Amino acid sequence: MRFEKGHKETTRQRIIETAAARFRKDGVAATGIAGLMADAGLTHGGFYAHFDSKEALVREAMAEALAHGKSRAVLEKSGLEAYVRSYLRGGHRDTPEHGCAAAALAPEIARHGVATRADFTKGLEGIFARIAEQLPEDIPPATRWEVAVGIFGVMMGTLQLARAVVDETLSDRILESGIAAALGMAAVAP
Amino acid sequence: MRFEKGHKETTRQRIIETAAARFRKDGVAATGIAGLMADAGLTHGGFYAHFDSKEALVREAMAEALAHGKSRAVLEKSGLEAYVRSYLRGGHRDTPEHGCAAAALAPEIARHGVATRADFTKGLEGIFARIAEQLPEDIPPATRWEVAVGIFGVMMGTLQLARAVVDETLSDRILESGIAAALGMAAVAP
DNA sequence: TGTACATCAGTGAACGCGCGTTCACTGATGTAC
DNA sequence: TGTACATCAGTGAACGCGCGTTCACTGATGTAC
Repeated sequence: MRFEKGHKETTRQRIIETAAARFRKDGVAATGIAGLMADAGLTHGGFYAHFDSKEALVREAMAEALAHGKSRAVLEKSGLEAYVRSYLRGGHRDTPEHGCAAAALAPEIARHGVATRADFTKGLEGIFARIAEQLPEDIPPATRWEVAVGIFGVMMGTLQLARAVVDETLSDRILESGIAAALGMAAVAP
Repeated sequence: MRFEKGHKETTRQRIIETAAARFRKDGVAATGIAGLMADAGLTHGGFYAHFDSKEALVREAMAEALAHGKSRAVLEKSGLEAYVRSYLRGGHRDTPEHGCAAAALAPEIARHGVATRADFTKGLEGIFARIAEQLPEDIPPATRWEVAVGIFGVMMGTLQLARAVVDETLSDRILESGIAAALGMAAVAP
């Protein structure tokens, strides 16, 4: 064969990673196959040897981004507070292409078909479970999941607001508000 | 003249309202001028007699949707708890075209130019201020803005998550979690 | 009162362009003899 | 060892289509004489 064993799989993975970055940076609808493939160092014609459709790639790229983000490692290694502070940093706000896929794409995903949304749901449930696991022990089991959802909701929401706003000082204050809110929710309710 | 006085202004307003709905439902990038104008009962050629560009319409439609939403009336007339519960209803989740523009479009707006984002920023600041105003009196002035941002962040974030997810039971639980989180933040911190 | 003309909101063909997708082809390598 | 052939990841032209935008035109009305 022309290429060494595993070459195609390597290329496929490269396309997925390139797509995961482009989708988060520019949005799914605004990202074309041709530009995407050029980013990966290929021409557009080869795309369909790897994926059935653009939508199939969307699913793979999203699942990849949700499951193996940097955030996950921080949460599992350094705990909830470090996770919240790392997520709501200016660095994360300013580099959506390497950041949280949910924050970058949630409303757009909501407009896609069930298959794509099912993959997204799976990724989200993983995130909720991991946050719930890292909650302080004195939060009762019955409310841990609910608290985890609230924490992720406020993190994602405030990150998006911080990204959309024009004034940097305002943006920083939004991030601070998000941190305070998320950490406040992690503390035991009065 | 061919049309009665004020006719053009009426048409312009109709285009803005149609656009505000379509953008929230399908996203800005996925909405074309021709389809939009057809929705408003017109042909696409007339569009540029009303607006300089698609982007100009985006700004107007967004400002309109942010400033005059139903949510605002609920907040000002019925208070914060009613606002939170009304925002995180299944009805709002299922009809983005008539709902919160921030929840439907925040990540996409973040990718637009400064002019569009400046208009969005103005709308957001209004929302933050109105929430801060409705907070319980025992929340100290120094933290009211911060709490308001956190509340709106968790509302917007959980609404988006509830929309993206496939399982309706899960979606309902996310909404409930958002309500609990938002109301918890409105209570005085321990 | 009747006619000619100016107005201008809206029409629809056309522009160049990029989209997602298809497909006949290329050409470097591994394998068969 | 040398030659002929099969493999197949990647190429690039082409498909129909919709995009944002432009522009010469239409035609119902108000105004001027």
